Amino acid sequence: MSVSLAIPARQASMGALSPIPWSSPDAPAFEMTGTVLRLTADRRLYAEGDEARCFYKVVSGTIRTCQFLSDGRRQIDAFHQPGDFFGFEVGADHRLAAEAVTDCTVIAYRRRGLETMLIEDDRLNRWFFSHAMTCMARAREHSLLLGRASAAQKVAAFLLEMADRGESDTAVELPMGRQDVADYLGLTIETVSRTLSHMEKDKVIALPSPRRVMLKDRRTLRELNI
Amino acid sequence: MSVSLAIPARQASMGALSPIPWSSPDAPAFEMTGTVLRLTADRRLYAEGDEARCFYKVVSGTIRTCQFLSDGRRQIDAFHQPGDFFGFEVGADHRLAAEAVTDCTVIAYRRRGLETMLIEDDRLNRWFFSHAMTCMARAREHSLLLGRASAAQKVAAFLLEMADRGESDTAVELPMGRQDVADYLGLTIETVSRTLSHMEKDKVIALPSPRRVMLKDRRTLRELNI
DNA sequence: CGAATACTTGATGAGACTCAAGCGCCGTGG
DNA sequence: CCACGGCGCTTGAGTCTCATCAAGTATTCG
Repeated sequence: MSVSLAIPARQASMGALSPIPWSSPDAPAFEMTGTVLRLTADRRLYAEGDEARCFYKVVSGTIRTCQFLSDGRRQIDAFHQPGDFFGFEVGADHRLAAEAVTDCTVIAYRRRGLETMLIEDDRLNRWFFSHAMTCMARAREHSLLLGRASAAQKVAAFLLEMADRGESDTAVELPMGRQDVADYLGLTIETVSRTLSHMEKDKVIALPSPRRVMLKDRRTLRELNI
Repeated sequence: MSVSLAIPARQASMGALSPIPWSSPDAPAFEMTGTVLRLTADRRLYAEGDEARCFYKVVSGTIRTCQFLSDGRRQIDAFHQPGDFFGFEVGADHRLAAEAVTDCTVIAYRRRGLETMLIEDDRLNRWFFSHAMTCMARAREHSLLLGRASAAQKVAAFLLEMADRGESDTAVELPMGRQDVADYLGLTIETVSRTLSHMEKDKVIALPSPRRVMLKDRRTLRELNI
């Protein structure tokens, strides 16, 4: 199977611009300096097995974390959007690669710095702990989707997830192409395309353009849920 | 689809025997009193949605944590064996049900107690944090298996996992029946059975009895890896 | 011995993958 | 302005894997 995206092997440009404070609506308010990075679409931020010196927060754009299977297929674990954290590890190394889906801005935080802060700041500690547990719950959801859902269920769940995260309830702007969707859902690009076409024929969605999906019948989409 | 195991709806008998200290090879040495519970096979310890007042450690036997899908199927998230912790949640409720696969002894620890201890004991805190992250990594592995592996790959991975956890490298004693294996791997009972039979014909394994698997050719099993 | 349970085996079919074209959009260059 | 590719996406035909339905065997237990 082919992965359609040509990904340069070299590192993304690590242009250090300015340290900025870290804040998030649900994260405890505290100060930690990070480095702003800009990535062009399809740039790799780090690979599987790279030393996990930093973790990251998305400022703009979409990042995918993924792993490559021995047979050449690719599994996308998650799409990270503005405000999301990713790349935090227990072990020394990154278990997943991270790549830019679109042009992105991310902030890199030193992991060492965090670890000392966790000891000092109890609320921060709790927040990270609960963040880890939430990630785990999401991983379980995803595993259920991957393992047990039909193609239609997968695509429906994906659309609803993207709609939840987007601005509008009915108009979903997909930042990623069909191959990324397929690799996220454990399907082929053809099956994703066919399923979307089928949904459009059934007037469950409309597809004014490939990347633009209008949810016409949320109810039916939700009923497809596992 | 049917779930073959008849599970009584009522709670397992919560016979409080004696508070015992909690220790684990990799867990930091500290004292926390728990309550010993004995469960007979197929007893439910808690259901999805039950308030998560306790978390647990397996002393003997095997516990499965699982969730039930709207169409009646069941997804087993994990099998927990002696020494394993399970049932720890961020939110108020258990997201998965826990049931005894075999007759079991488990220790129940109050969650409240833990939370105060986490604040006081830094090492304990770290241990739990890393435990959560490890669980997440495992959830990802499992999701890869469920989503991308063939039936043969799933069964091979399962056998190797069970062998790793058991005493012997070559003789695996399965505590669970075929339906549990199927629900863990996202397969049907027939496919599991057929795959095992096929592996036996190929002399990759031997099946002196349904629950006893001899790994004859680990290499081939490992090559089936995703 | 009979019945229930657990497991195995066989036949068939549905759903998703593979391979192969075909379409449509966009940027480039004549 | 239009021809030409390239790329992303769609569509079609054939194949394969695994689920489903349906028996059949083995083991245990009353």
